Amino acid sequence: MNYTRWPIVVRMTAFLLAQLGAHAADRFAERIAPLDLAPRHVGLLRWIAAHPGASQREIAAAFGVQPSRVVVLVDELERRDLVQRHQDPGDRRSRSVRLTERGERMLAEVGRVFLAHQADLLAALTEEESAVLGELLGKVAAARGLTDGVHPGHAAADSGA
Amino acid sequence: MNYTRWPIVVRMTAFLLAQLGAHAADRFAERIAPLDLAPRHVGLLRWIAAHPGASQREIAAAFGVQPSRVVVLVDELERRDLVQRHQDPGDRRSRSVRLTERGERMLAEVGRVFLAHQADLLAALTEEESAVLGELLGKVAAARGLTDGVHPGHAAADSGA
DNA sequence: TATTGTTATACTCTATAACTATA
DNA sequence: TATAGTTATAGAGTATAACAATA
Repeated sequence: MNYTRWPIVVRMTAFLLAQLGAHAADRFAERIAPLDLAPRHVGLLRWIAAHPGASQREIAAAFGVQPSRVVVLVDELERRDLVQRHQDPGDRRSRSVRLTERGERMLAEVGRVFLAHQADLLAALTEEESAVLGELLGKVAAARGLTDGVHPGHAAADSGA
Repeated sequence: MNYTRWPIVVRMTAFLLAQLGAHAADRFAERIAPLDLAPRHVGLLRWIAAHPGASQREIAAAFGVQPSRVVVLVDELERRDLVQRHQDPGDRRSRSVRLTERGERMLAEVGRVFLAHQADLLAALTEEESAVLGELLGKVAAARGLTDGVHPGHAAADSGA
């Protein structure tokens, strides 16, 4: 079952990581799909909750994406009444974004879903092993500059505040 | 730097996993891009090497994708002269696929690139920590049915042989 | 003239359906 | 008629470029 012809002498940890990461992301996506959300929405929702009233430009900068991408994402969240755009009285070009009541409740619900997801995902590990795994992953992530951010592809690292 | 309002009391290991997995996949993709390959090609190349002469139908079944998808992927590899299609004399509808000389050499090169990639990725860990990480990930992957396979999205698990 | 947000357009990857040739 | 492979078509997601309103 182990199709070789590959330096499989060493453990293919980097591959396992990519494989399991994709698996985790897929399973999480399945769990939030009934909430009418995709993973990319969760990252944005979390960030907006932590930076209430940020402008779309600021969001784009924080996530390292084009402003036009933010328009689409905020559109999707606003259509679901999870965030709301407000005119900035100081600069009428700018639109500040913040969570609605419904957005707050949704974020809480997503948090519960995430915990269930994580419990399932790591069910094979003991409490202690889970802690060790978390620590090792945290170490690697920090060394690679992925501190508190969001997925590459979906976003970039937290740029402060 | 840790934007909360989330049950961050527990470590978000599942998130770290998805984040790091995407990061690992992206970095690997960058490394093989100069070889004119994408990650999806590597999984296929490896599988074909381990199952020489398999038909496209068998490939599709092993990877859990539509036959039309296999056509495209094998086209891409054949255009690079890494694999070759052959008429099955027994059933002239069927096309058996196998690596070319060039494909063999490419696979070896990809293996070297992978090892360099992995070394970089896990540079923050000691030898022993790397081993522990590999073991824990292997445990989780096995429990989740991701034995020796390839990425979800790109493919499915090895179906034997 | 520069900047914020928006809209329009195109490109990549993938999935589905229709088609050809064998069996 | 069923099956292996192929081609055609359409969809999701993202990136780039052109644009309108405001500064």
